[in-house]
Amino acid sequence: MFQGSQSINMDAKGRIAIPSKYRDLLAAACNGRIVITANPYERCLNIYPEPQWRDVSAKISALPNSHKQVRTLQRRVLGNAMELELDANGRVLLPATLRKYADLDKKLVLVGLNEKAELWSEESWNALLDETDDAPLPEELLSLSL
Amino acid sequence: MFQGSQSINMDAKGRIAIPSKYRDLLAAACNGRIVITANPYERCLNIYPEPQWRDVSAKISALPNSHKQVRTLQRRVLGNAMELELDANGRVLLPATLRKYADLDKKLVLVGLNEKAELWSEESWNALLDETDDAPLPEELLSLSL
DNA sequence: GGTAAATAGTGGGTAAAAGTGTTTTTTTGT
DNA sequence: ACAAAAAAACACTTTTACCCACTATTTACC
Repeated sequence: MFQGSQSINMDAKGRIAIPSKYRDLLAAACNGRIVITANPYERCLNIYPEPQWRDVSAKISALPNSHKQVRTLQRRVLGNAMELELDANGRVLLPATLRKYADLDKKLVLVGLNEKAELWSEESWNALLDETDDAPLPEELLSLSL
Repeated sequence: MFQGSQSINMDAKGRIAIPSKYRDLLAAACNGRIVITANPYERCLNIYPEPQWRDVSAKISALPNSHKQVRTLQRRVLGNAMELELDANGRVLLPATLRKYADLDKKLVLVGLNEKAELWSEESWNALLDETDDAPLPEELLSLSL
């Protein structure tokens, strides 16, 4: 579904234009109805087509919430989820609370990860790409060959 | 599949001509559909014929993403992957985000590594060739004989 | 080795699409 | 009912994809 990264601009009203290559796909998959919410691990936003969101949402709701960490995850993800619809020009208005959560200003990067997309501030995204992690690699990565 | 290195030029619009010796191979292997993405370890790009990419993609998607390092790898590799098709003149347009990631300007080097190819800026590639590394060799290299 | 022909590589131009900003209308709250 | 804010509609600007034409390089043949 989503693939590749591309930079996009947010206008003064907090709107972003969804890249045209996704518009047809989204129209087919969910009538242009997407759900956007906080990514609980990093300060970015997750974007799902409405049907995918229902699966994710159900999975998270089903977690046993006696653990504090589970409750926190539920609050961040479910509590920030907003359903949005593309306007006639293929734009969506990002809610102010989410803009603040992910620290978004004018320059953003939309990152496609198959079933979902992530929305980052350009600054944070570049920081991620620059990051060099000296921690030992987990077993799974050591044996990986690309 | 890919072998040997050769220098190629990027034009003002960010297009590169795929060397003719690969065109027939690519047409046969994947109808000219290739996937290009970030190399997560060095600042260069990886180029795969579409079928090979599917294997790599599946491997990376399957990694447990509770590790931060895995998420970062997934974002860099999957999040930057773009499927491209050769145009009528055997060229592809490199997406702006990838050009920036690998710091590409006019002069590039395409390096064939069998199942994939790497694309470097000429400058970075030459720096790599000049590099001398005094670190101890890993086990796999100690037992190697060329 | 030289010449000609074919193939590879390069550089724009243009029409269509995508993106962006502004105006107008509608809604909501006081 | 009026003012403010939000949403929708509209109009303009920029970018991109596709096409065509030219130049350079390689290959083949004499």
